[in-house]
Amino acid sequence: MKTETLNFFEKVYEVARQIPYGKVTSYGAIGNYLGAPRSARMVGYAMNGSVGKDVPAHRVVNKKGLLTGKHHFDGTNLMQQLLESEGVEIIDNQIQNLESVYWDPSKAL
DNA sequence: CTCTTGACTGAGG
DNA sequence: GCCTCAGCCAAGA
Repeated sequence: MKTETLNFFEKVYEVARQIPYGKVTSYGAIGNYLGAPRSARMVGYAMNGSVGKDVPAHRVVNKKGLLTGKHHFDGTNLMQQLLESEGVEIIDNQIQNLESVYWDPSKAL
């Protein structure tokens, strides 16, 4: 089993899975940790297959703390609900006090 | 092989 | 501070 692209996806899942409770990170941060700071879109694209892989995709947002990927979830506010349940304050699809809940894989790992 | 799309980001107006 | 443009890389048609 080779396929480096698959490895990239797997890496994204693995990092996302390591996001601690009540914390969030950005696509760029994950991409940067994977050595692809310009592939933030790929990270998000990879998250498309996160369903069924036990990946807390709701903890992954864009750099502004905006829940850009909420449209991919079942409901309309499901992503926000999940994050709020973890103690993350969200207003209008945007994470409040982002710096306090921000989790940097490069620092944590 | 070429074109389009996309859960992004940074720079410029 | 908000809107637009361009760069980025991978997957699907």
